[in-house]
Amino acid sequence: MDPPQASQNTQSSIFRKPDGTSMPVFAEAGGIQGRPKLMRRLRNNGASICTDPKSAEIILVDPESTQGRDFIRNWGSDENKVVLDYVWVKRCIEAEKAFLKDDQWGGCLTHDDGLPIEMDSESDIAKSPLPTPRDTPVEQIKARCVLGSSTEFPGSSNTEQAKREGPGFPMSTSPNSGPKGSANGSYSSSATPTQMDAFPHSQYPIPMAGMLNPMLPQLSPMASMMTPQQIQMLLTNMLVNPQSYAFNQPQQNNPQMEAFSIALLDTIKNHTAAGPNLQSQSQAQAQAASYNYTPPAPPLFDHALPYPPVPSSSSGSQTMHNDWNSLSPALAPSREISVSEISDTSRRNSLVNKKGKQRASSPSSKRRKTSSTTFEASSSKAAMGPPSRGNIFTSQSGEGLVFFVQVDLHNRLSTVNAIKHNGGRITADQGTADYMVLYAGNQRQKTYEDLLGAARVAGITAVTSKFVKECVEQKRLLDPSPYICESLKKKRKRSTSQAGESDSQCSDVDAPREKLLAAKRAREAIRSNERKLEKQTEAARPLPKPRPIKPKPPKQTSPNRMESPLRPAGPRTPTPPPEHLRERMGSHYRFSAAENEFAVRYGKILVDRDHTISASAICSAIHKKLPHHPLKSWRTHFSAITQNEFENWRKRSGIAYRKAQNAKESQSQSRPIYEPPMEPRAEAEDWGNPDLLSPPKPPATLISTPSVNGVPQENFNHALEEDLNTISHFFAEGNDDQTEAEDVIWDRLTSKKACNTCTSWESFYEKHCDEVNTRYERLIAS
DNA sequence: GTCAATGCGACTCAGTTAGT
DNA sequence: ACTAACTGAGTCGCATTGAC
Repeated sequence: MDPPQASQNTQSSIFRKPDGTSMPVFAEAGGIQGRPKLMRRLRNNGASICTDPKSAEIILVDPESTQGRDFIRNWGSDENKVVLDYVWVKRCIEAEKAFLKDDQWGGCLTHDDGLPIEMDSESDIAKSPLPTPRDTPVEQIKARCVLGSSTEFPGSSNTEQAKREGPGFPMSTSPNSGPKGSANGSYSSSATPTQMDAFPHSQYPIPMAGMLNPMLPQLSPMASMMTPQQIQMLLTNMLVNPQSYAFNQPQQNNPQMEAFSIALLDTIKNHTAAGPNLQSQSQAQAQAASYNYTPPAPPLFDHALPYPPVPSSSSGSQTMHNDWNSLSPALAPSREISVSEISDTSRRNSLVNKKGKQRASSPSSKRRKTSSTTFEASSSKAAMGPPSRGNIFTSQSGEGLVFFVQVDLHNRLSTVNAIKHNGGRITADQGTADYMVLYAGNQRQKTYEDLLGAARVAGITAVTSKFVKECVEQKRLLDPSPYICESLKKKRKRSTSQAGESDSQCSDVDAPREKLLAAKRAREAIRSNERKLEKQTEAARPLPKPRPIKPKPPKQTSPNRMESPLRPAGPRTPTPPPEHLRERMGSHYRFSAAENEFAVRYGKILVDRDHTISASAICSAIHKKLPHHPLKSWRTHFSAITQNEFENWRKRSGIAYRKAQNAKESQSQSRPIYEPPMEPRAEAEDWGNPDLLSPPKPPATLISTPSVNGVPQENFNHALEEDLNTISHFFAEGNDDQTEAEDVIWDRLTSKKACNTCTSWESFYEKHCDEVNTRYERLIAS
């Protein structure tokens, strides 16, 4: 119990016990409006504010909120606690006495309605109010999994009981959800807040929380003790009762989950063909499992599941996570979708007032499991499972798309099966393929380059296996551009970012928050990929990386790149507000409007210089300019004053960067018609010009070029100026959001206005990307 | 009530090491 | 040579506290 800091400055003792001690009160964090005020009132009236519900005797919630209902459900049955509507505080203060049990808690006692608790955005998924065990063949389950049907099934008492009693969490605490802990005394009786003391609900930001929730009381406390057989038992139970385990699942609309569910059930179905008694066997086993863990598990999964049988001897607790992932394909995907969306969900639904996020499991193994096994777990299981024929890889005419899959592709079989099972065809002849799936991990290998070159020559789309995987996961043929394989020899634009961006784009039902998280993931992917690529390209090409628009100093490996800026790129750093404008506020300073403006402006400039820069790095830079605010304060404050615009800045900067990069690459391949020799930017002096909104000057290229292909310089400059304005306005209007093919964009621009000075806008852009981007940025800034 | 400051935990990645 | 696993650093977001 966290000893409360409360009860200092206590003005009254309404919330004190007769013996003078403070009442330990916990106020649920997520649902109560005006919680700070409530906390203050409690504190000022003698209550002891608990930061953890388990240490409180009184838990205050908003019974109308999801979080509140969760609390009522989870804690309402605890005899040592009482969950009250938070208006109790007001009533007590008004009455100047605490309404306790004898007063019927002032009429504020909450009750669990027993209904399922909608989890935020998942409310669109219909849910069954009660466990709905299957009594139907797997096909129906599959269909329901896909459709997210809420249709209830006629209860199968065995499985229903098994589920209800087994998990007991959190539903089991519901008064309406049936008796708890009747038969499975080994664990169900503890699936109450008592157990949650050790394993509070919110400490499981497991993506498949809904799926696993019912199992958590079993899995978590016993995780380190369970034998593989026991894990299998749990799996059995879950497989037999997929609806039940999907019940109340926060991630129900997760396509990965859907795909996985289908694959898993297909797999079972497939294996059931070999062992027709699987279902009943599983049911019986599940039933047994629900009552008792001890009976030895028959080697059901040895043949029933598409992964290796588990050795009968426990491999030791320290390999629990490994075992878990290898044993349980059902759990493996949870790692994949755990990253942010889940933690976010869990955070929002946090039931205990615990700071920050909670690790679901070993953090270190997570990523690796994600990277290495998720494909096997989701796509590969989906693929390698029995024929769940889809038509993802079929053309509109109904013909299967033809894939050439690189022989040494990592886990090639999975990819091949994924293609085959979804309507695609495999060919060994590169020439006849529609797609070539290459192994990006073999980029150093000559084979990769050869195949990639062949694909380009043949005009075949070369993609990574991720393309197949994600198509399968999303059950549709995706735009391959984010997955295009790239040569190591040159870094193409649109390469690194699109995979990430597509992630955020493909889920059109995302909540804004999810989008932010997706953007974050994308950003991290971009940064990671670019770091890798930069390393590789630098190794292959010792020249400094060209960065036409926003030249940045040679790559600094130090994350503290902001701290020793070499030559500033782009507009000069704005001048910080003078000291005399600082507004003192007690021991610290208030963030003034001028400082906010400076921070935003400076931040934009820094992002323009380096679109991969982190907010933290920007804050460090700002902090150096305005050190009277602590760095931590800047970090917090910066995100507030930018109001998510930071991501947009980065996006714009990234777009400009990629454009410029592409242009440079193209330049290096084809000599310009009239471009003057490369020289240090003539407008470098202009960087220092703080007046960003001043009328654009003619680009250096205009001034320094005496004549162009015989065309009088004056006329040419005029035409060039017009073209520059046209194209910069075109981009500033948001015509290139990186979602369309370049050709489409150029065509659109051409249809608006033909290029005066070049044969095409594309070539024009290649030659004048610097100036175009400069103008583009001016337009954006204005 | 607002604002600034702070603490904490989750998450990711790069680098390293061990195993195959 | 490759892969898997581990570790530390950096980053980020949320909740809380304290001052006004």
